[in-house]
Amino acid sequence: MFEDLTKGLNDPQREAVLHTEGPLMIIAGAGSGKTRVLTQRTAHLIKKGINPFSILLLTFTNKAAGEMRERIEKVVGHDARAIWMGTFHSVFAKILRFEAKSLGFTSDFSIYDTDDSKSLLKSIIKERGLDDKVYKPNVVFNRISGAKNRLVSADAYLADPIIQADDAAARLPEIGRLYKLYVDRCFKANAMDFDDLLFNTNILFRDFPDVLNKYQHKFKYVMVDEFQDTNVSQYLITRKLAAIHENICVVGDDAQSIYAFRGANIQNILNFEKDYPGLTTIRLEQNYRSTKTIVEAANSVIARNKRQLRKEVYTENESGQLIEVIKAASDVEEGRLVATSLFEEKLNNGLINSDFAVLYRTNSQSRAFEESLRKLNIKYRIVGGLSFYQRREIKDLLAYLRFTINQNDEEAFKRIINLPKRGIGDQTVAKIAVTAAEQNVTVWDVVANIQHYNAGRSASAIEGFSDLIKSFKLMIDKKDAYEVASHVAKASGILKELYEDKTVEGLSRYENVQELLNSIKQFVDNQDNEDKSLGAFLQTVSLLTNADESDEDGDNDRVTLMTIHQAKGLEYKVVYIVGLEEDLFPSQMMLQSSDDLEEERRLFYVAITRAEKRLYLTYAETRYQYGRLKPCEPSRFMDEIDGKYIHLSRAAARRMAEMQRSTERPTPAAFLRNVASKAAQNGGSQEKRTPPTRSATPQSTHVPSPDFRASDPRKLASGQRVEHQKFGYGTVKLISNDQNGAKAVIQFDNQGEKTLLLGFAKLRIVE
DNA sequence: ACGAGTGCAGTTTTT
DNA sequence: CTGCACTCGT
Repeated sequence: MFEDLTKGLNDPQREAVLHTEGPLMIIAGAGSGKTRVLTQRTAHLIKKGINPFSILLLTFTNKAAGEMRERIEKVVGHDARAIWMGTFHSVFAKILRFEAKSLGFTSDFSIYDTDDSKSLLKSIIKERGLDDKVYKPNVVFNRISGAKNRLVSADAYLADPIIQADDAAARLPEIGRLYKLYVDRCFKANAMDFDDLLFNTNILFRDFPDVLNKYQHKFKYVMVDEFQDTNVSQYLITRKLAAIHENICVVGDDAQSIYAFRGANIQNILNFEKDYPGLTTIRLEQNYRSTKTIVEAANSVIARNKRQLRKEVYTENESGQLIEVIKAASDVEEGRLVATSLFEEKLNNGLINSDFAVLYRTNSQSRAFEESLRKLNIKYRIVGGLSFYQRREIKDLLAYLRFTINQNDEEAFKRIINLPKRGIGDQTVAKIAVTAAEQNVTVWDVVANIQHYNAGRSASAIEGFSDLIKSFKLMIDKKDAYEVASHVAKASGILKELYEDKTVEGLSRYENVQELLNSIKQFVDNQDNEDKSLGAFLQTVSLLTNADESDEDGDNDRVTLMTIHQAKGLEYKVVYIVGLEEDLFPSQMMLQSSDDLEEERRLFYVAITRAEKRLYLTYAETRYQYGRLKPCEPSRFMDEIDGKYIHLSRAAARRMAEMQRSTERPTPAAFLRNVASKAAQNGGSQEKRTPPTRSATPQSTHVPSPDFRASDPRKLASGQRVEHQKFGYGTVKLISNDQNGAKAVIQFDNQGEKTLLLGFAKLRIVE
């Protein structure tokens, strides 16, 4: 009967599809056909006669949900639309809208993004008279977020002696108080942040058993994709929901857990067996995606991790080619070598742009690749970076819309009260806030009734603003989201201001706003959306992610540039993992803050297993950081990967050979370090010659740092001599000071021409 | 109230 | 190099 659904599946895959009753854990190795199993399993449930309304499928991105829905729809047709599907955040935001009243929110509550949260925290920190350089909003936010993800409330936070001792030791004893104030302010603003969506769902289910009961009966089948990346808060929600039927199916791979930094708990997957004694565990260990070389190389990397479930990923695919290592002199050269290699791959193997991905650890690494790809006329797209919805002009318009819906939204208010400039300055805003606090009313109450207060010069401007918002409010029940939004864009003056800005930037801002309006139009025209109100649009828009952004229509044949985190779940024929340098990947931050090399290694594992046919690993010997060139060492990951799967690219091998021919010659990195230490000595002696003006403060004692940035030639004594040194494949010259500072020239043997900036100095690469 | 000019700190990954 | 916060003059 279900043969059509399980055709072509291997045994464990078939078992996973057909096992529908009772708790099930699917440990799915990379490339083991996990998504296929999940879609077939869901289709199977529906074909069995299960009401799609009673199936809940939680995915990692909304895009993944959309794609999965499409695939299910192909099997079961229209029924697929009724499945509850989406990210934890979007699904439970929806439920919280329904149940908002129970928690004292209204269904119009705003969702604060990370910027809103940090900005609110900053206000609170300042209001309390604390120094925001000590209480950095970033740090405070992370502490609060971490607590929420562990379901520690503000009161529990303050009452916990261990946490308090921690904060005291970090000399940040006020964090608990700030947490409490922050929660209060969010509540007053009728707003929830990302973590609240999960935290409050837990509260809702804890304090309102009848509500919980309703959803427990509704969702007879619960599935969680990417289970290894759920946090405690998310896990508890699913466990509660599945408590009656216990038809809970989680799919994950502990080796691919890469979101510990945001509270994901690998322990969830390890504890699942304890929580469900009757658990069936199915392992999908056959990889269908990658060549044997790639699978085994990935295994050799992950094998170094101690904390992991036993699992053996194998493949019956062919061995394929060895992994190539490309070594570049600088990040710019890295970009060029990757682009060239990509070009050759295309040519030799008949591949198209969309077969390729360039994966990096940090978003800022994308630039070199953009430039080099552009030079070779290879189309690319960048995933992430500054997301569309994070752009200033977009956030501005959205703030107007948010405030129109929810006048308690303090962060939206701060954004728009004087935008465009209407003569309401900081002083006035502060006065309004104080008045509101004194009268124990909201800011909007003051603004809307400004005639009753003594507002001085700004009175008419404030009244103008309040009339504007009032006129918007009148529209929201009568008009659809698009009509309201386009009216707001015009009447607020946002569109006009951008239109009058004739700079390139202003033009693109104007286009972005138009694009936002277009997307609202699409939302309204979409037959699937029953509720076409502005409020309905806002709730979907706040939870969109980078990965959800619509692929630009038209030319989809593009090379993909993205961080490894965003590559999760994707696959490409050819993958370049770039920037494999110590402190960059593995990230210095990660190792300092949590000492978690294992998570970085899992990240490397994820990156490797994205590749189907061919994998390149690249690193540079020097790299720009804060506009300065700094020497880099190859990453420890280069040593950790089993050497028998690797060989050097021809270009790299040639260069290595040249370098060996001149063994005494240092690498460019070593030379720059040498220059650095000399400069540091110079700077140091100069520092000492300067007579201490006041007293010998500790700051004035310059400690020469081995770091290259110490070689800032503005600190060099004038008359610095020209130095040059031969290295493997070129010459570096450091030329004496002129008015512009020192100049370094690297002359490569036998290559083209480029100019680099060495922070203080021009580093001219003559190729 | 607001623009221009200066100085300083910061950069991991994301729902 | 960038973004921001702060100062100063209008």
